[in-house]
Amino acid sequence: MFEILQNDKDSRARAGIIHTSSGDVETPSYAIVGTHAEVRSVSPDQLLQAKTQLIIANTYHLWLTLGEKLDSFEGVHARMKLPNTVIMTDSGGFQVFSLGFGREHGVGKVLGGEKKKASENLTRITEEGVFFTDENGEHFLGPKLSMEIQKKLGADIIFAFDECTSPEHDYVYQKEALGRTHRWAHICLESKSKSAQKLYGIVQGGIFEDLRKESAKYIGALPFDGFGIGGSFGEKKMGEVLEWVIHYLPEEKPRHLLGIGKIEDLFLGVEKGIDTFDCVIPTREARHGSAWTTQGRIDLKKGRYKDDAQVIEHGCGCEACASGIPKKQLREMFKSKDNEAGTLVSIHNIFFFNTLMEKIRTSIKENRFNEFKNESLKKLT
RNA sequence: GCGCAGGUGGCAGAGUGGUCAAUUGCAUCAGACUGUAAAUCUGACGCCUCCGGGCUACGAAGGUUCGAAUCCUUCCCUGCGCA
Repeated sequence: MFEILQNDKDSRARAGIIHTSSGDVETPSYAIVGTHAEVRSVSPDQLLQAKTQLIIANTYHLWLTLGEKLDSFEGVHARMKLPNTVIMTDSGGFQVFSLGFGREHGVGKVLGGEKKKASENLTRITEEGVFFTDENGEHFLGPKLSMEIQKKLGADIIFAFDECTSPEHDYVYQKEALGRTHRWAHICLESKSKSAQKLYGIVQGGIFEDLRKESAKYIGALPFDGFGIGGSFGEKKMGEVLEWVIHYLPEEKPRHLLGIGKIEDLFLGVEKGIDTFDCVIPTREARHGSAWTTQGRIDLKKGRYKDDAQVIEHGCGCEACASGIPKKQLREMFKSKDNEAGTLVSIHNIFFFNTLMEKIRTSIKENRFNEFKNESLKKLT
């Protein structure tokens, strides 16, 4: 399934290919998030034009949205009109956090930004799985059901159902949650049908070294097809966590860093031996008015772009930049709530991150990853 | 010229005797967003501040009142209608 083409001489970075029945993914690669089997405001053609090779959809949200229709669901590839693009589905484990303690603690999975107002925890976690509350009542999702749903969704790569914890959880809680995630890992392996779908196990453990190592050792020894590293991080702790963990995850299997990230995170991850990433940043932030460039993020809604006749990034080959749409026009569109702005900037951001990964791959193959990393990080403002 | 309606912070527009430095929206400024309940959310937005508060403000000038953006008088200006 996973073929390593080149190992970097100075780090654990590697360039490779993930082979699936839908096609290949060149790694390192960035999965674009399409939660409801749709990348918000971007069409299939636009995704492909923006060099997308990998997409991740969501089990929890699709399960609830499809309801009864799940049994006759045509599969994520047909639904997305992307028969030859590799698609993953997340298990719903992240929603245990995002709808649960993430809300209660008012935090995201990477501690460092501003805290939000605390709100109601919509989950109830038990040994068997998790009760989620929404406007229609309570829904129980556990490891076995997540596997069944993911089989029906038909992605190429699926994830074990885990408990993603909050960065504010203490050691005792993290340890307890880790136990559940490990027990659920077994259930996922047992429940998975014999199909071409590849199942990734997930390492948890928060920011605690012994828990992370214990988890990586434990999950890494199980017969998963690949591994995800999930859960919470401190913004400055991510490199350390990866360092603790990566050693225990078999070299010959692909490693995915769940829900990450930003430019710096990608270089850090690749350097530590990560093959694939996924993050909402390119698409969500695009809809919120932010475009990514080699220098970092710019907020197109700001007044300083009022008269800016330049494209987002000179030399960018994305649809928006290539057709010469200036920042001032995008700004106007955002100001007038024209949805097309979100589409154009989404395309730009997707293209940007996919291109960045492409350059990272090339640099590894040409044995100059470190050099490329340093020059890229230097450009960030 | 007469009649009517108005003049409120960058704009629009509430408020019509005290709890009003003044609701709200827009604009502006700053920030956030990391396995998407987010095309979203948060904060600032008269001036000064030792962050307790202080000062100047609702077209202008007077006046009534313990107290006025709010009431009265005059003036200036705007819109509509009639000449």
